[in-house]
Amino acid sequence: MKRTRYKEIETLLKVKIQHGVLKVGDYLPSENELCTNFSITRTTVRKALDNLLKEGYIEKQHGKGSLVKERRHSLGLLNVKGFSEAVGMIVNTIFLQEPAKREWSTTTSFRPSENELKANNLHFERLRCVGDDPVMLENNWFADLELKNFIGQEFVEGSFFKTLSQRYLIEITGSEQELRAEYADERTAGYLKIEPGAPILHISVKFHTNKSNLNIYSELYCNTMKYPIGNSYHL
Amino acid sequence: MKRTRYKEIETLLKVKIQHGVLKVGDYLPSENELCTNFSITRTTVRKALDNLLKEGYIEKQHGKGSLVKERRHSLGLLNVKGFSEAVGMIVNTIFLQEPAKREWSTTTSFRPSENELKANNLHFERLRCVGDDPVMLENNWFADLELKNFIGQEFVEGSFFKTLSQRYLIEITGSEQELRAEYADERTAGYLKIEPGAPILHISVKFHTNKSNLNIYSELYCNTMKYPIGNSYHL
DNA sequence: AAAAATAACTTGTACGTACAAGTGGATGTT
DNA sequence: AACATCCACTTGTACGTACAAGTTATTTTT
Repeated sequence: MKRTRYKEIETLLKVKIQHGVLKVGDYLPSENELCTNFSITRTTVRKALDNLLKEGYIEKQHGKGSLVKERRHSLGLLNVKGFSEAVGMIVNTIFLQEPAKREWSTTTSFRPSENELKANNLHFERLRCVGDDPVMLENNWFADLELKNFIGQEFVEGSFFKTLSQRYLIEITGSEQELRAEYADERTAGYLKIEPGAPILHISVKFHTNKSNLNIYSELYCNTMKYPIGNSYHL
Repeated sequence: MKRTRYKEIETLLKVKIQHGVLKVGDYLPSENELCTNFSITRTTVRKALDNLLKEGYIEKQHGKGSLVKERRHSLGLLNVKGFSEAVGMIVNTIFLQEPAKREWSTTTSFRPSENELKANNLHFERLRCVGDDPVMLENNWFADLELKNFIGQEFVEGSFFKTLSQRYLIEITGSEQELRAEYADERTAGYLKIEPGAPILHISVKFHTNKSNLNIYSELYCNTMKYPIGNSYHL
């Protein structure tokens, strides 16, 4: 991934927030202070802050400053971030199917392109739990393009997206989603420990990446009884 | 609402896209062309394009240009925009309860602040249909602060948010959402024309506005069988 | 004919400047 | 004591410039 000045400051501040150096309610240094501290211009500082705003880390107040925001504790609706970043609780992950070459699923909401269908396909399935409670059944498909040694390797910090970013320089640039409330089928209900026929939230996602050939297709089945899916948006 | 140069161009381009003057796949004029056409700097043009990108109207290609994007036809998940803007189909709206002063609901996921609870509360309930199909039952609550003559007036173009913007200069600045799959209760099922107990998507939203006292609390119940809820996100 | 360099476009990053506008405390006036 | 003004801070908008970097067609070289 290309390194830029604004990304540097963005991640630097993000890490400080994540590690509690900057606590909820704290004001960040003013834009001018950040300018002098890091020897950059306000344009660049503001670009970094804009991104933090977009991701819900901070809140801006005209005339006052930028302060660290409370991020919601419910499972964040995965706009770009992965599951593990979005949750403020201990997440356990169980692989039901390890990454391997498999056929493209015929049941995804978003249809892969011709090129993707021609290529080999990688797939894996995981069960995500909060503590001991299974809350989400996750299936991922994507075309096998230049991802050397993907199969068999451990994920970086257990995160698929961190693995893509750090090992293959692949970044998520956007997503499309479709949400449905459905009856749980038997298999899904079994893994999520609910009765078959109970309502579950079905999320279909197509993630776009900086490699224009590569998209990631995810089908998520969530038990929202205990842990509703949440997200937030800021101008 | 304060008028700014970038907002001018943003809405101008948005209208052209919405009215089909700029079609899906068309390239917008280059940033430099927009600069000269509207006598503004590239900084301002880029700010406008950034907003269009964020709202999913366009897609940017480094070295090539910005082109109009296909917006998904499913009901857009209302991040900031209202229902009627987000749907590419004919939407009919039936008021089940006209706007009036009513008690705060006790069942909202997001709890109003003390100040809001002390104030009078306005409420209305609508049934949103695509053609003849009812797809969403919508309840809205908000504190009655300085909203003169809200009751009894027609909405601007049938849109609650447009009414807030144009008549009261109130703009949505962000939102928090919680999503749940639930069993439909009898009343909801009746209006949505589904069997009681069928799975429905329950969306709780707290909209933030530029008036710090004013938030809008919405509870949406969606029949996602025919029309899944969709949204998209772009970096 | 194929490959490499070039030129002319595009968007992306970053610099610097100026003033508008919101906030809150200090200061002065009534 | 209450109110108005001012000042020093903050973020918001908009100007202008420069160069990096991706894309594409043309030209030159091999």
